[in-house]
Order: sequence, then structure tokens, then C-alpha cells
Amino acid sequence: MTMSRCKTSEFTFQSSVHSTHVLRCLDEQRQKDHLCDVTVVVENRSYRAHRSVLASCSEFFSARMTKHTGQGLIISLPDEVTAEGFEPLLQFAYTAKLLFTKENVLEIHNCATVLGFKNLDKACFDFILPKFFDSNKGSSGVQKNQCCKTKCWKAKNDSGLNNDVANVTRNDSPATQSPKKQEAANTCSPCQAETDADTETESDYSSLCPKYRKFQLACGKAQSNTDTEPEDTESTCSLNCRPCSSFEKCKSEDNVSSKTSLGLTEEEAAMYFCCPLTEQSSKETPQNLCLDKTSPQMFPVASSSSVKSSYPPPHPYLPTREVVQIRAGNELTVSECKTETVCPNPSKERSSVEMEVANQLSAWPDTCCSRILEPSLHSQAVEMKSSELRWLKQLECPFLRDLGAVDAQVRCSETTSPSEECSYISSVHSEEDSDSFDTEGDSESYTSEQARLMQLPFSVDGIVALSRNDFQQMVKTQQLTREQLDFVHDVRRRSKNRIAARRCRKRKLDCIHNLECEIERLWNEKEKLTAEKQHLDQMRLKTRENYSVLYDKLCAEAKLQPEQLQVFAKYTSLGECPFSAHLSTKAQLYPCSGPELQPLASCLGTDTGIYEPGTSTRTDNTRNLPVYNPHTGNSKIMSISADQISKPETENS
DNA sequence: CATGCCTGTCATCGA
DNA sequence: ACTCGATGACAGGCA
Repeated sequence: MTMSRCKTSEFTFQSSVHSTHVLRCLDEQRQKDHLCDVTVVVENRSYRAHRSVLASCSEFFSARMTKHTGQGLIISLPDEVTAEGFEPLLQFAYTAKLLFTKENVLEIHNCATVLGFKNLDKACFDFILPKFFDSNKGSSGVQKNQCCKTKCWKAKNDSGLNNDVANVTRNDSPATQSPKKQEAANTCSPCQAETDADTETESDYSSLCPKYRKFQLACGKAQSNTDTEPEDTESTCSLNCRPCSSFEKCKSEDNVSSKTSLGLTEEEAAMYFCCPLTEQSSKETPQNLCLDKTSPQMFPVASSSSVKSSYPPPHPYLPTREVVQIRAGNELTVSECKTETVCPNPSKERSSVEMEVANQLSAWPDTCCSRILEPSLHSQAVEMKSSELRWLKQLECPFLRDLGAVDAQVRCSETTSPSEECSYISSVHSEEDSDSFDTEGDSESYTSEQARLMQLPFSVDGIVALSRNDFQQMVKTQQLTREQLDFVHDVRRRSKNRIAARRCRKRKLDCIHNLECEIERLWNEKEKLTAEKQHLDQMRLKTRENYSVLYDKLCAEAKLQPEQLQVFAKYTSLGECPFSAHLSTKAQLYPCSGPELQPLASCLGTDTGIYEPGTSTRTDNTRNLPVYNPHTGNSKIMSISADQISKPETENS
């Protein structure tokens, strides 16, 4: 009865990389023509692929595949579809990344429309095409340099437009947020997204400290967690607040060449080390700091993934996040990255991120970001490596950083191979995620000021993000004075420690929260058990009463003789016999009671003592005495109450 | 002005 | 020996 109500808690392990891994394997299979079961013919060219992949991406293929189930299916595409347009789409189907240029984007768009490529048309072309081909679009307002909360917040205060934007999003924010948090959330959606991005790695906490994992598990947080990795968050944030005012100029500077020795490309080095903050850039276009209200529907809202847990209930929403990436080539990559996050309002949060993405993307051709798209820099789009990702983080395209995917990938690529990923997401969400940067600005600005005074040849913002080896290598390659060296080390140490302190505090809060959960759970369990005990006690009482009634009836109707009672006692002389509760009294009340009943009562009460009706406590007026059995002629030590002892004596007398 | 909260920093410890 | 992360303690800012 009760056991059926006690369920074992369920936990869910959700891999953040599984889908990517599967997709990559499928792509490899396609390239090796392994397990491919369909041939697509376009303009006399044939492409091998997997039906399931094509069908899942394209309505056209889905319709065609379902009609033909046999092996060796060959599908010829309509004349409108060209190989130039189809190849990137096929690539997209297997990589979630669409590589396109201004020259072929129309062709791709046309093919995507014909083939009904899901999630690509609106998510990509609806706003990319106007940006490429809208001649009315000016180049003003292209600086998308702000990212960190502090600056967003400050910028917002300085800008009426941002206030408007904030008003737009304010309704989306939970009313329970503290003003500070709410402001931060309202100010800059990428910042929120940034914190969401952090949620991918907080699982480290549990691995770092088993006790936290225990608490998280106890509260079922193992699957619903959304913790953060403030380190990357901050480094990301701080790194990006330095817009590159002139890439070409940066490239020409001497320190670039020295940075290339670190394994960075010239562009990376330029991006990384010479991006002096342009005051004007951060001020002149405050509207870019936040949302673009004009593009709220650019991305379709994708379905949320779900997790399950019996206790506590999981977050009911895990919105996806789309990431726009750029590659070090002349192609633009729009990829969809579904990542586990938690936010109060998935659709709205998502839309704000989408708007930000669209907003930022719209500015690319005019910003320094566009420069890296120039064909002269890289002719080939290559896989992102950690160094690339790292310098991508420094680009002035906030959505890159703020969405956190770059961070996550950098982390993954730094710790493992690029394809071998941060293994899982197990995150605990707490509101602390979103307010990590409120007062950071002052410290950062002070540090920056100091760095300026020290005349460092690079930005101190980046040194925290560097790995140990990179940092040491960078320090070696730089001709730093003793003071500069100390300062750099000091900054790095303090930044690291600052981040560690945040993590530590967050863990502590999580731990407290989990303990509160545990307490609440245990209280509920205790109340439940108490109620159950009371119920069982009542049941027992009722049962005893029923037996009592039965016994009364039996004795009254049967009118047992003493010998019969002896026999009855013999066969019912069990400790657990419910009659035992009444024998001490019944023996005195009924006519059949008498000295003969003594063995019966004694017998029934031997093992468990004499019990009072309705109670489970043994009365203390019992004594162990030898009782003579007339039938057997033997004496037996039995526990007999004082009442039963005195009764025969009075009767005998 | 006192208080509590948040954050950065330092010192220390253990890995 | 050195680095790094975690964490307690302390101080300062802020509401």
C-alpha cells in the first residue's frame, strides 16, 4: 500500500553533444558513401546521401522518400534546383551550417525554397538577403561592440532608445526579479543569453565537489541544472568590449607579428592584441547594444527539448539557441545550435536572442567583422579550432560571444579535441547566473586604466582567457618590463580568483538551495509517514474492536465449558492472537470465566504480555508464575496479571 | 546611521 | 617549485 507510493527518483542524463556527434558521423558516412541509400541527381551531378537525413530536412525529400521505399533510390531534382544551390544545402543538412557567399546566396535560397528546407528559409534568408541586397541600408549604426552587462546597462541609461527596448523586454521578465537583475535582463538580451550559455558547463561543479553533486542529485537537479562557468563568461565579456577600430591598422602593428608566433594567424593576432577601445564606438550607437525591434520574427521558434524527473519537476522549458558563426573565410556560416538552457520565457527569450542575432548580422558587412570575411584573408573555410574560436570571441560581434557557443567550443577544444566535446550538460539553474557583472565594470575599468598606464602592448582583458601555456608564451614573446610582468600576472591572478569566487559563491547558494529542497522534501515525507502511521493505528484499533465483538459473540453464543475453553486456549495460545487483548477482562466478565480461564489468559499473554485494548503497551502488573495445567499435570512459567492472580483466590475463598 | 547583501581581493590549502 | 582552483575571511559599495 505504502510502498507503491514511494517512487524512486528518476534522473536524466542529457548529452549536449550527442546530436552533433551523430550528425558528424552521418556526414562522414556520406563522404565515404557508407550506408547511403539515396542518390540525388542535380544537373548531371549525383550526390549520395541518407534518406532519413534528407527527409528530415526537406519537405521535398520527405514527400519523395515516403513514396519510395526500395533500395537504390535515385531522385532527380527539378530544373530550378542547381548544383550550386544544392550543395550548400546538402552540407547544411549534415552539418547544420550553411556556407554561402553573396554570389550564391540567391541560388541557395531558391533551392531551399523549392526543396522546402525547414528552419532555414525564415531563419536565414529572410534577413540575410535584405542585408546583402538592400541598397537602402546604410552603414551607420554598425558598431556592435557592447556586450557586458555593465556597459549595456550604462548604455541603456544613456539612451532613450534603449529604454524603449528595455520596455519591450521588461514585460517578459519575471516580476519577481530584483530591480538590479531585472535591469540587467532587460538591458541586453545577449547578456542573458551569455549567462545561459554558461549553463552548459556548470556541471563541473558537481564533478569538482561531490557533496554538491550529492545535493543536486538529492534535489533532482542533476538534470535540470543550468550552472555557469563564469570564467569564460567574464573573459568573454571583457574581451569583447574592445572594438577594433581599424583592422588594417592593427594588422600593421608590430605586435601582430610577434603574436603570430603563438600559433595565431595574423588576423587572429591582430584581432586579439590590437583592438583599442574606441570610445565613440561604444557611444554613438547605443541602439545596437540591445534589441532590434524590427526583426522579432526572423527566427522560427523551435520546439523545446524536454527533460524529466520525478522530483522535483524539471524546468518545463529548455529553449534552443541559435548561433551565428563566422568562419575565417569568405563565407558566412549560419548554424543552428541547440543547447540546453533555462530561461523564464523560452519563446520570448529566444526571440530576443534571435533579434540580437539578426541585428548583429545585419551589421556585419559594415563592421570590422566583415573584414574577416574578405576573401583575401582566407580562401578556404576550415574547421574552427580553438585559436580561431578564441579570437572569434574577441570580435566585435556580441552575439558570437554572448550566445556562449564560442565559449563552449573554446572550452571543449582546449580541453579535448575539437570534436570531442564537453561531454554533457548537467546544470542547475539559479538566478545568480544572470547577475554576475553588475559591479564588475568598475574593477575592470580600473584594471584597464592601470593597463593603459602600464602601456601594455596588448589588452589585459584577454589574458584571463588564455590558457596557461598561451599566457606564458605570450609573456615570453613580449618584451615586458618587470612592472608590466608583475602587473599582468597580478591581473590574471585576480581575475581568475574573482571568477573562482563567483563560482564558489554560486555553488554555496546552490548548495543552500538544495539543502532547503531536501529539508522540504524530508518534511513532506515525514508528514506523509505520520499520517500513514495514524491511519494504520486506527486500522489496528478497528480490527481489535472487530475481534472483540467476535469474541463476545463467540463466548455468548457458544457457552463454552471450561474444558472447551482450555482447548480453545490451547489452539489460540499465540502471542499475536487478538483475543489476548480482551482475555484479561473477558475472563472476569463472562460466566464461563473462572479459574479455568487462567491458563487461557496466561497462555494468550505469555509471549507478548497482557495488552490493554487499544494500546500496544504491555501493562506492568504482570508476573511470571508457575501455572498448573490440570490436563497435562505439568506446571509452566507464565506471565499473569495481578488481577488474574487475585481472582481465583477470592473465588476459592 | 545601522544593517544586510553583493562583490572583489587576499591568504591559505590541497591537488 | 610552481600553478591552479576552492574557499574562508575581510573590506568596500550599495540599497
